[in-house]
Amino acid sequence: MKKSSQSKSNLTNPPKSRREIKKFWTESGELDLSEASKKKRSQIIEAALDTFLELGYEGASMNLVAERAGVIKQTIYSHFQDKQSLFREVIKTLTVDYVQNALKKPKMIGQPLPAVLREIAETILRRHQDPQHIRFVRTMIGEAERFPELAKLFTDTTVKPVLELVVTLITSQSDYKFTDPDSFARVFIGTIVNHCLQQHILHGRELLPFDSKRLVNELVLLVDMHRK
Amino acid sequence: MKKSSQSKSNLTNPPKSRREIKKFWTESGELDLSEASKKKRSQIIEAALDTFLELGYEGASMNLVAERAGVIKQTIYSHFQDKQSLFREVIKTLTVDYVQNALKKPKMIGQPLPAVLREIAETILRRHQDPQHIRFVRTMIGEAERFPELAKLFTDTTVKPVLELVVTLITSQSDYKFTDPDSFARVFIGTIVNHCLQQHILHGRELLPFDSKRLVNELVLLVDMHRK
DNA sequence: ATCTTACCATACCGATCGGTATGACACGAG
DNA sequence: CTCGTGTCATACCGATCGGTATGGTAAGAT
Repeated sequence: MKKSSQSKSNLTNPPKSRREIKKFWTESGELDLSEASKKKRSQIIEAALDTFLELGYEGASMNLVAERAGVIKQTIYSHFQDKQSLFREVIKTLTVDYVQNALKKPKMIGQPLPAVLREIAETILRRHQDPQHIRFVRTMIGEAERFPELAKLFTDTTVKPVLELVVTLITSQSDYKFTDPDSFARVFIGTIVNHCLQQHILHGRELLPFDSKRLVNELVLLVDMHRK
Repeated sequence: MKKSSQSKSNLTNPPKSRREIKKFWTESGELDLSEASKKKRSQIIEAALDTFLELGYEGASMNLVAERAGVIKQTIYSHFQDKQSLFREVIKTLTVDYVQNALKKPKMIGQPLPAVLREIAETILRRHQDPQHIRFVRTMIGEAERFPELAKLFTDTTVKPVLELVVTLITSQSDYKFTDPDSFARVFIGTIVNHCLQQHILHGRELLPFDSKRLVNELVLLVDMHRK
């Protein structure tokens, strides 16, 4: 539902006409397309996103993407080299976008450790309420063999920073003592992530439901056992 | 690699010839096919397994399955109704087989808790050394939207018994006290499973490697903090 | 006024898909 | 010997796939 590449819509002044710039080389060496063209492009990306996340790489067809984007197939192929390129770009964009919106919030370093860890856990849990994010995780795992670079990008931009954040938090508080902070961070995040995976992606919620609050309480309790 | 439907091979006396039974109604009302036919069937199942796990449901083609099984396409369709039925049966069989071979070992109830939990963790870790099992988990997650019954079967036959086993273990030892055993079991298993997912399926091993022994040690340490 | 650009519609390409039809052959049961 | 059965080989079906070709249109740039 959310737009994914609308970030620079007003780079130039109000879009007075269809092609006031046409083509010129920006300082970064990239080719800048017209406003209308950029809009088509974002329509394609959005439709491709929905389609790929719904049906998977093999299950999604370029015909359906074109139809959903309200665009002709040729237009897609004028923006992207082929199906693989489109998939890669779309998933890449979503991966980077997600982590941008995620790691802004927790700037409360001064707070007590249980509170801030609880906040992180609930942020992850909240994210998995969004059906689109569930499809994203499922697709990332499902296509990890066909597109290993995307899985690595995910690891690099999402998994790693989150783990590092938790390690920083639990080591910066002088009244707690963890023998192996890296391991504990993995216990903490792993528990939450696995809970989301099991409950929402593997439909465990319908067969073996478990209240996430209980899990977070248990984790916080484990944290507090490390108070000096 | 393993055969999956050879269970009743010697129900009648030594297989003297190709079709000594032909067709009759067993006590369960099922149709018993000839030995040769059952062999073809298991060839198909094995080839379908490899192909589906390698390429996913959409990516695998019936032509390729037939070719790998050394069988003609018609033969597949004489054993299975359509592609979906074949996929369901194959994954179902594998899911059930896995849990059979898995939950036999840990019959050492009398052992000290850290040792037995360590053994369970290492069993899960060992299983994820098998590339076929990694593909299995990836496929189960990747196709969980298209085939939710399979995900539920997995939850029912694998996730649930393992969690129950851990709960039984940590509550049966009188010198340990857990305030919420169900939650702690989920912390324990979730940490291990997420580690496998991250390291092996999402290729984290190549980008953000982490020694599983450290993780197991941390978990055992957390367990021991609950000693009375 | 002309040229360029991005898009449109439509139609097409060869390949492959899931699934079926036909007809032959091997073989065990009666 | 004859008949039923399971598999064989081959060919076919309509549909759809990823991707391309052709030709036209609207509009900004020159």
